[in-house]
This record gives sequence, structure tokens and C-alpha cells, in this order.
Amino acid sequence: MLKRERLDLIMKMVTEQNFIAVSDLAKTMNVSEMTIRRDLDELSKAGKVIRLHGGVQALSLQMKTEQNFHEKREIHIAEKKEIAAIAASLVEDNETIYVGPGTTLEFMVARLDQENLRIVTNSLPVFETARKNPHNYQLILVGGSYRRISGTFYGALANDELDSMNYDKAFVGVNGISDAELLTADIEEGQTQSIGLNNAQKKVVVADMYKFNHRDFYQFYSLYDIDELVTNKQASPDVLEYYRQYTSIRTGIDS
Amino acid sequence: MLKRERLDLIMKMVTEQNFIAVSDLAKTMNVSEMTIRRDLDELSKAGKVIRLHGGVQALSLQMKTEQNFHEKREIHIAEKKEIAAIAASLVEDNETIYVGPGTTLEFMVARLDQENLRIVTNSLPVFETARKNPHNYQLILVGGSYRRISGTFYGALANDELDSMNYDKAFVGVNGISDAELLTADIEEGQTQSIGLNNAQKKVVVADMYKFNHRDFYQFYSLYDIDELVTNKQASPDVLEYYRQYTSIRTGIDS
DNA sequence: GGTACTTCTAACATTTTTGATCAGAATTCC
DNA sequence: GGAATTCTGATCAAAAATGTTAGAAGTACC
Repeated sequence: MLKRERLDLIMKMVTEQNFIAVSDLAKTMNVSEMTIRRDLDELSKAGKVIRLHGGVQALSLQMKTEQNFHEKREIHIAEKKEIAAIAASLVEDNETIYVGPGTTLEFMVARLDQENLRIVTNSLPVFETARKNPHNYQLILVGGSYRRISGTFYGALANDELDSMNYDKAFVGVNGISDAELLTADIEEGQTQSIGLNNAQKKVVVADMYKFNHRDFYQFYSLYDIDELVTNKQASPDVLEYYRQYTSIRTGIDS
Repeated sequence: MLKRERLDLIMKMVTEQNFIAVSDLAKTMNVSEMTIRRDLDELSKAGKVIRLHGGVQALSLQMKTEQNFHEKREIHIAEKKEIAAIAASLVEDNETIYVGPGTTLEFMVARLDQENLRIVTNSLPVFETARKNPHNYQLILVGGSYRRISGTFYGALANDELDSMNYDKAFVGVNGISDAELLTADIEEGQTQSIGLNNAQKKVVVADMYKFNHRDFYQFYSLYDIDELVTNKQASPDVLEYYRQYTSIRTGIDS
């Protein structure tokens, strides 16, 4: 039985039964539990499954349909889910986090599994996704003027409100990264996000490989001031090597 | 059986049966009672369940208010739509209005047909409805802490934000009207609404006939300070007569 | 109130699960 | 074929989960 077959079978069994124990999987496939654990790590990091003590759980139906919905209109879903899984793992119990707008960050809040989080966001889609997370986290939506295209709140009101709080960690997405510049399409949204970053102890940027060496209109932050850049493991080693001069980069493979 | 699976099953059984004994849970899941107690501690700390001597109880109070909330959406629809239509007609072109939470006000923003409005609200359902209005009005959602039961934003953040703006008109709903008192169920939501009223040139209250002579927990405003009370035409003439001593009342029939 | 009974808490013992590491097996690539 | 890479299984210490007590606290009944 090939590894690929095994992964497929695991996915099939998990989606059918919702919960499965590592021991069951090992028995039905005739491999050691260690192997299953490694498989599950891989599936979990790819954002396809939720790892539990003793076994796995399928993504909730809500999350799945939500993801299918996104899949229809969004690109690079696999990469984004992978990045979302890593970003979600950076959060710790009892933290207050700012989460900016973006599909990747929607996937991230869907996957959060820590205890007692307080989530602050100015993105309506992120807020809606967080609301469906089985953990009933405390949610704070930063209000203000509403931009229909992106579903975000911006402007003086939003900025003041965001600025009145402090965060353990901030997670933001970008449209492009070019040298030390983080770029986005909209001035006001960029400014709002930079406030979220400023008020956070630890500043995290999520960006799939396609964002590197890609420019956009407005430069809203410097990569030098970012603590952690999360991207997917398919990013070219040369690119990663180059950007490591600016900040610490985290991908799927290494720690 | 995985731990998570067990927790899910406990939640399911508790919500179905309202109360379950620790011993029952232990027996049906084939684990020791100590394990169940630890599970219950966890669920209780997460605020999902109420721990009692001998067993657990579902969140009866929340459940009830939530039921009331959903029930509220269902009843007196015709009256609410009638009131909503009148309230919507009070708005004029180019105005900035504050709209509080409530089913009636959802109907109202759906019906708005004026030009160039700016709508401020702290209710997510109202916001969502306004978003679907074919006129692309400027929408400002007042953010803050989120109350899942009612879908509203409240707290210091929301209050500050609301207080920083001025409105041509404010529209709020109530749970009850008794003499000159406007009553609602929740202190914080009441306070937020009173700020919206304070900062409005013209203060409008919408209330169907069933709200008259009905008391509730928190008194958040005085009917003396309200400019216009909108209700449905089936309200008894005696009641209308009585309440006209406090403010101007508008119904479906007369102007 | 007092007694008998049940349930709870806390501490410790036991079992299960995990992640890290390493050596051997399988696979791929030249 | 042989080297390099990837995959797998075994071992083991640490962590997590569970079970087992004994004494404390709560409840019910007289």
C-alpha cells in the first residue's frame, strides 16, 4: 500500500466516521501507529483534518461547506489552508489576537483550537467565520465605515477603536512583498492593519509564495518590524533565503 | 472513544435531556465517573454547561432567552412590518440615522428608499439587512464586544464610537413601555441605545401594541424625551390616548 | 439536629498517547 | 548497480488521560 493510498483512505474514513483513533487506523492499514501519526501530522498541516489526542477529527460540516464555497471563487486554496494551519498553531491559550482581513485568515480562525481566546477583527468575513468556531471565543468586531468589496471596516472610527486595545499577537495578510515592503491595494485598509500590528506584542504576516516579489499600490509596513512571516513550503528556497535577511520565516516543513 | 468525541456526546445529551447524572454519563460512555467529572469541569469552565451536585444541566437561562429571541423573530410579523413602513417613511434624503437592534428595525432598513442615507447601527442583523438594500447606502457598523444571543455589539468600545457621532434621527425598539419608562432586558444594550438617542436630533421609538403596559428589567430612557412613538393601528384607543400625554404617537391610520 | 447515604475533591498510581531519535527498508535518481 | 533520499518501524522518555482511592462536603430522611 502506497503512502498516497493510505492518506486517501485516512481522509475517506475520517470524513465517513468523523472521529477515528490512531490505533484503529494503524490496525486497518497494517502499519505502525507511528506511521499513522506522521500521516496525520501531514494532513493536519495541510489543513485537511483536525488532530486530537488519540486520533483525528474531520473538519466540521460548516467549515467544509464554507471552504467549498471559497474554493469556487478563490485560488491557491491548498496553500492558504496550509499557511492558516501554521498560523493557527502560533496562538496560545488565553491570548488576545488581532486578525486582519483575508481568506487565509478566515481559514485560520476556523481552525483555532486554543482555550479562552479573545479575537479582535475589522473583517466581517473573519468575524462570521470565528462565530462558527465551536469554541465560543470572545469576539470583538471593530466597527466603522464598511467597504462592500472586501467586507472590511475602516476609517477613523475603526482606527481609533483598534488603537484603544493591545494584542498579544497580530495576524495580517498582504497583497505583495517586495524587499522589506509589505504592500496592499487600499490605503485605508493598509493603515488600519498597521495599527493592529503596532499594538501587538508579536507581529505575524501570512503570505503564500505567490506574494513574494509582487508589488502593489500602498506600502503599509516594513518587513523589518515583523516578527514572523508564515508561508507555504513550496516557496522557492532562493526566495526564502533572500527574505530571511529581513525577518524570521516559517513554512510547513521545518519548525 | 476519543476525549473530544466524549465531550461532544455529553453536550448533545445534555442539551437533549436538560439534566443528566454523572453516573448515567459514566455508564453510557464506559468510563469512570472521575473522568466524567473532569470532562464536566472542562465544559463548565468553557461556559457551555452548568455543573450541579450529581450531574449537569444545560444552560437553561441562555437557552430560554435564546428561544425567546428566535420566537420574537416569528411573532407579530404583520404588525412589525406595518410599523416598519411608517418608521421608514419618517426618514428623509441625505440623513444620517442611528438604528438600534430589533426585528422591527430590520424590516425598516429593508424598506428604506430615500437617497443618500448614512446608516449607523450596532446590530449585526440590521447591518446585514441594510447591506442587502438595493440602495448602496453608506453603512457604519458600531463594533465592540459581541452578544451572540441578540447579535448586537455593546460595551465601552461601542458606546464611545456611537457617542462620537451625531444623527439626524435615531430609531430604537423596546421590550416594554410602562408609563413614561422605556424598558429593555439587558442593561448594556439599553445603555448603548440611550447613547444613540441622546445624540439624535429626532428620537423615534418603534413598538407594537403588545409592548404597552409591559414591564421589563431595565429602564433605559424616558418617554418624555422621545419625539415620536410609532405603533400599529390595532392598538387600543384607550392605551393610545393614555400614552399621548407623554409623547406624540403615530399609527397606520392617521398622519 | 443527627445519621446514613451519595457525591465531590484531591492526591497518587496506572495506562495510554505522543514526539524524538535512530537504524533498517524501500524508493528514486543518476 | 550504487548513492541519495524518503519512508517506516522500534524504542523510550515525557506528557496526557484515566482509574483508584480516602477523606471532605453535600443531600435526604427521620
